[in-house]
Amino acid sequence: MQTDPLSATFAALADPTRRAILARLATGEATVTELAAPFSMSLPGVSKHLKVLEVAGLVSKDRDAQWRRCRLEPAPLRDLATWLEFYRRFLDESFDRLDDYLNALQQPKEPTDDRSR
Amino acid sequence: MQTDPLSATFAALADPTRRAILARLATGEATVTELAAPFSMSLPGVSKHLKVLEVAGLVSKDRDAQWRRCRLEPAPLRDLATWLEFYRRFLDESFDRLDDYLNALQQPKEPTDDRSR
DNA sequence: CCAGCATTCTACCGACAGGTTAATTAACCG
DNA sequence: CGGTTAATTAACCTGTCGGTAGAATGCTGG
Repeated sequence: MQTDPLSATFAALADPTRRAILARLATGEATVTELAAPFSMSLPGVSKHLKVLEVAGLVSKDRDAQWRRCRLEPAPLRDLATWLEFYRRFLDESFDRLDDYLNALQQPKEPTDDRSR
Repeated sequence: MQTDPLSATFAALADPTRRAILARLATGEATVTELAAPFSMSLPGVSKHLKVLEVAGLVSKDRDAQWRRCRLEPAPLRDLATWLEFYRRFLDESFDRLDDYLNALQQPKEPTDDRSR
């Protein structure tokens, strides 16, 4: 894995188990065993996934007696939104051209990929 | 790599080389050698990265004589934006609570260095 | 102090990612 | 046809990932 934070964030999100954990944490804090409950996976396995999320800064843990309360951290997701914002114009443009594209999709030949405007 | 499309998208984006390729393609089409030029990496290496992006649906290629014109495809990035939209409320909420959070940040915790307002 | 619970650490495994070089395909041009 | 260019495929190496099992750590409550 790379060392840059954005790569760590993307890599952490490239796993459905970890995304499910995040989705659960978006509804509120939870302990490790609570988070592990929905999965047919050993507890150390879930703990490893949490570690990945933690290293990526997506999740933080507070010690509470023998429990760890896991919490979703917003910063990396905001950085991701910022990264995605760079492509916003492109996405909107291609969205506007979607109708034209679909209309021109009659023959499987050269579609209107002309960006000369 | 998982088989679900979102995981493939995240995994494809979890590499700075591939993100740089995408950023380049956001400015317009390019051939493989053009894309490879900025990197100190062998051509097959770049070709492999492109293959990952292509399998994830982020890039498509058109044959043009002996060249392949690579093009950025918007659909996966839009799916990513949709996924991120789910966390929008959480991000906005925690953004609103940021001041309170920073005030309560007496204990030596990792400062969420988001000073973006 | 001891028993028990929550969690992590260590060690290990198979599979895959990321990179290389060498060989191959495919198209152009003379 | 033969040579050149563009790009991929093949084979290989190394490191990391996702998962397991088992031991260790740390806290709580009697």
